[in-house]
Amino acid sequence: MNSPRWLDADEQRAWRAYLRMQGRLTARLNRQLQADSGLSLADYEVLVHLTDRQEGRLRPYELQRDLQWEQSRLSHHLTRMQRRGLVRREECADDGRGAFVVITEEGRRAITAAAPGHVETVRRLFFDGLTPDQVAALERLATDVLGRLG
Amino acid sequence: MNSPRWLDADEQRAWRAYLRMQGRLTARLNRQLQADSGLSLADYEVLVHLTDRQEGRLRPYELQRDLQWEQSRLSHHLTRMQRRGLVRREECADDGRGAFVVITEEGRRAITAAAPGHVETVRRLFFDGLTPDQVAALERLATDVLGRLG
DNA sequence: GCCATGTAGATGATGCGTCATCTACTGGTG
DNA sequence: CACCAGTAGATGACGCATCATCTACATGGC
Repeated sequence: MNSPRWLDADEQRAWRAYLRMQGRLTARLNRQLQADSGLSLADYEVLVHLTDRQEGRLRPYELQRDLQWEQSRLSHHLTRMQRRGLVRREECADDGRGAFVVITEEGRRAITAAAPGHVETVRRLFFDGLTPDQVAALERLATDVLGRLG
Repeated sequence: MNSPRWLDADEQRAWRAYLRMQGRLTARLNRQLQADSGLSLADYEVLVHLTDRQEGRLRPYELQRDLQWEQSRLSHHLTRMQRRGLVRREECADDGRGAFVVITEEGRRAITAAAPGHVETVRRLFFDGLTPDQVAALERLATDVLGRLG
């Protein structure tokens, strides 16, 4: 690890600003969601993906692929959500190893109640005040970086 | 919370891409740092701020202000870092309530060893492949959003 | 000097994230 | 059919983040 290429002044500033924004924004979104609906950002993501399929059910490995979560994180998270009654597990007939995660009525109620406030908060804290160009540039940047993350 | 203003298609895509990049990038950086040096991103930030002052010591409230962390998070984190020998607490003569956090020799050694690999990883995963314009746009965007976060 | 209010910091409980590891089933090759 | 590599998923241990709460000292008004 000899002679690392340090960040130049512009990069340094951009990186610090990004880290700071990221941390504060995530914290704010999490707090709003938690306070107003009792859901975490993670719960929200899971429920969104479940409601995206009309069946309201998915195999855990599909959820994992879509969310890009660690497998054990997902498993633990589903256990906690199951304990709170937001989802339920079902056996999978086709594959004896597998399972289904199914959103419950309570889960549907929770996300339906949470969504408007959450979207409003994302808009207010993030998108309001950004120009369409900035939004496009962000998508581009995020996509570029994602590409390099493999 | 009636008639929320939903995100349009562009915003939706940008938001999803941002969330995804954010999650994956953080995970990768954390894993590299953890694997190569036994430090977490959080440890790293704390040590950077301590080494920024030539004394290597700060009042916890200063650290809190700089890092924008919850007070109790900082306190717990310092306790863990102290247990691992990276920092040490000292009493503050001027203010009987207060304390100092001081980086130890071991803390200095840890961050000195960790920094090159971490910077290299940030560069490789994030900055390589971004144009100077993109870097400038990111800083601008992050600063704008931070402004609105209050 | 005494009290009220504010500030610095620590702590316990609880949910989250990661790593290492385990079980159980599948599917292909001999 | 027997075997074995691979895949689906769960679990225990442990460090991290947040909330509520607590102690102790500081400071300004009376």
